[in-house]
Amino acid sequence: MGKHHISLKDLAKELEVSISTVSRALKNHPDISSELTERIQKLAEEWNYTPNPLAMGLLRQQTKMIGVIVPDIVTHFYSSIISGIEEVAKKHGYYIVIASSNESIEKEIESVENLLKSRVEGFIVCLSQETNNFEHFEKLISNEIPLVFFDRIYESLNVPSVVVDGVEATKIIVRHFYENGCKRIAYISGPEHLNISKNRKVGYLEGLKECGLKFDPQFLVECDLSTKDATHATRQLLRNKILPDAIFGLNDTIAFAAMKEIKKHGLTIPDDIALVGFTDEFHSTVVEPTLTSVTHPTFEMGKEAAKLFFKRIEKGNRLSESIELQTELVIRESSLKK
Amino acid sequence: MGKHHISLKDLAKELEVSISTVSRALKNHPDISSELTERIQKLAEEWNYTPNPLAMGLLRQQTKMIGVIVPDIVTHFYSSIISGIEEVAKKHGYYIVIASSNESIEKEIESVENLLKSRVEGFIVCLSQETNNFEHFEKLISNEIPLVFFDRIYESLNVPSVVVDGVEATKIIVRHFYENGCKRIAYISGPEHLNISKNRKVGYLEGLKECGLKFDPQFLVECDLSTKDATHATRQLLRNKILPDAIFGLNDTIAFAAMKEIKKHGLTIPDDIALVGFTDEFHSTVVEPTLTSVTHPTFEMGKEAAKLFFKRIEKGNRLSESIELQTELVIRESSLKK
DNA sequence: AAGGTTTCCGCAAAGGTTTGCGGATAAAAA
DNA sequence: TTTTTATCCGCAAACCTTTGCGGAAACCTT
Repeated sequence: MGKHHISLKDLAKELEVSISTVSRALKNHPDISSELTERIQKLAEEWNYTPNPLAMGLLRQQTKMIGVIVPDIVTHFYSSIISGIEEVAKKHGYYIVIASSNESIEKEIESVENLLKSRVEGFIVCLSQETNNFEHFEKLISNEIPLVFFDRIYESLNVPSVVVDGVEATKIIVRHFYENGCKRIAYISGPEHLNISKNRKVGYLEGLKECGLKFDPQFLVECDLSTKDATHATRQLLRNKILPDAIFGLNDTIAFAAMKEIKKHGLTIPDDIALVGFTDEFHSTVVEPTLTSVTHPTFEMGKEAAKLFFKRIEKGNRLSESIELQTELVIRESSLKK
Repeated sequence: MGKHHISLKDLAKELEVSISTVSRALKNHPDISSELTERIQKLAEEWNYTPNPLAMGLLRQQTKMIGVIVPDIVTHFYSSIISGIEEVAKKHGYYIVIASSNESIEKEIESVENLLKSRVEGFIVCLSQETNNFEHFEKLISNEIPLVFFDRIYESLNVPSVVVDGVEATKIIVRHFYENGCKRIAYISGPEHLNISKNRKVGYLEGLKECGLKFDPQFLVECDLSTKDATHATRQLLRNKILPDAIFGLNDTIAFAAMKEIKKHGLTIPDDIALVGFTDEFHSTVVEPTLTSVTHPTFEMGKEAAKLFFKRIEKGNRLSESIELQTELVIRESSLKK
C-alpha cells in the first residue's frame, strides 16, 4: 500500500475472483451479477483504483499524446495558443508534448523525429521561420499521421490549418493609417516564403491601391524575426531621405523593436511616425504609447487548432478543412495623430 | 508498412528468429552470434525500429513523465521556467506534462489528482496563491512520490526547492531607493502566507532599519496577485495624505499595474515616485520608463528545479536539499531620480 | 565413444488491460 | 429424470519488451 498503484489483479486477488470479472464489473457488464458488481466497485472505489494508462495505451495502440511544435514557447503569443490547445486536448483525455524549434528547421526536423519515437498520435505545428523544405511533414502525411498547422502554414501541403485573415487585416490597417493622414506607409515584413509575410504584403499593396497611394519600394523592408534584425530593418527605414509617416510591423517582435528604434532616433510616436503591429493584448497595453494593434485571438486559435486535430483523428485521413479566424484592429495611442 | 510502428515481432518474423533473439541482438548481447547480430541490426536500421515506450513503461513501471503545476502558463516568468525544466527533462529522456492552477487551490488539487492518474513519476510545482492547505502534497510525500517546489514554497513541508534570495534582494532595493533620495518607501505585497511575500517583507523592514528609516504602516499594502487588486492597492497608496516617493512591487503584475496607476494619477516616474519591481528582462525594457527590477534567472530556475527532481529520483526519498538562486538588481530609468 | 564445454538461441513470465469464447452451475422446461 | 436455457464467471490471447533459465547442437576432451 502506498508505493504502488493498484491494479485489477490486486482487486481480483482480494475478492477472489478473476481479473476479467473485475474488469467487466467496473464497466457494468451484464454478465456480472449485480451483487458482485457492487462489491467490486466498492472496493475499487475504496482502493482508489484507476486504470493504468500504459496498459491501455499498449492495448489500444494509442498514447493519447499530441506533439506540439512551436517556434518558441516563451512569448505570450505561443504560450497562449498552447494553453488553448491544452484546454481542448484535456477535454479529449489527451496530453500535449511541447517542443520548440527555436525558429530552426534542424530543430524542427529533430523534434518531429523525437516525438515520433515517443509515439505521439499526431502533430500540431507552427512552422519555424527557416522552414522552406517540407519533407519531414510530407513523410507524416504519407504515413497518415494527423497533422495540423496554425498561423504559419504551407498551403501546397493541403494540411488542415487555422490562420488569421492577414490580407483583410492589413488592408484595414492601411486604411486606418490613411484616415489618420498618413501618406508614406511602410511595412516591415518577415521572410518572404512565410504565408503570413506574403498575405500581409498582399494586403499592404491592395490597401495602398484602395487608398489611392502609390507603392514605394523603399518603404517595404524585410527582416528575419529576431529583435536584432527587426531593429536593423527599422533603422534602414529611418535612413531614407524621405521618412515614412507610418510603420506597420509584421508581429510583436518587429513592432516593439521598431518602437524602441523610433524613439531612439528622437522621433515621436504617433506624431512623427504612427505605428501598428500584429501583437497580443497584454504587450500592447503595457508599452508607451500603447500600441494600436491587430490582436490575434490566440487562445481561440489554439482551441480551433486542437479541434481540427481531433476532427482529423475521427474523420480519418482526408480532412483538409481550414479555418480563418477574425482579427480585430484595436486602436490605441500609437496610431492616432493629433 | 506506413500505418503501423514496427515491433520486435515484425523483425523476428522477417528474419525467422525469435523475438528474444532480436531483442538481445539489438543490445549486442554476447549470446547472439556476431553474424546474426549484424543482420538483425541492419534490418532494424532499415525498418527504422524504435522500441515502444508504452511497452517499456509497462515493463519498468515508469512513464517518464513529470507533472509540472504552475499558477499560469502564459506569463513569461512561468513559460521561461517551464522551458528550463523541459531542457533538462529532455536530457533525461523525460517529458513534462503541464497543468496550470490558475492561482486556484481547487484546480491545483484537481491537477495533482489528474496527473497522478496519468502516472506521472513526480511533480515540480509552484504553489497557487490560494494554497494554504497542503494535504494534497502531504499525500504525495507520504507515498514517496518525488516533489519539488520552486519560487513559491512551503517551508514546513521540507520539500526540495529552488527559490530566490528575496530578503537580500529587497534589502538592496530599499538601499537603492534610499541612495536615490527616497525617504517614504512603500511596498505592495502579496498574500501573507506566501513565502515570497513574507521574505520580501522581512527584507523591506530590515532594509528600512539599515537605512535608518522608520517603518510607516500606511506604506505597506497587500493585494492578491491580480492586476485588478494590484491597481486597487496602488490607488490606496496614492490616497494617503503623505504620498510615498518610492514603490516596490512584489512581482510583474503588481509592478506594471502600479506603473499604469501612477501615470493615471498624473504623477511621473521616477521623479514623483520611483518604482522597482521583481520582473523579467523582457517586460522591464519594453515599458516606459524602463523598469528597474530584480530579474529572476528564470531559465536557470527551471533547470535547477528539474535537476533537483532527478537528484530526488536517484537518491531516493530523503532529499531535502534546497537551492537559493541569486537575483540581480538591474537599474533602469524608473528608479533614477534626477 | 562417452562425457564435458561452449556457443547459440527459444520458452515463458511479467507488467495491466480488454474481450471473444467456452465452461460450469443452477434454474426452468419437457 | 433428462434436456434446454439462462446466468455467471474464467481462460487465454493480444498489445510490446526484457531476461532468467533451460535446451539443442557443435565442439573438444579423455
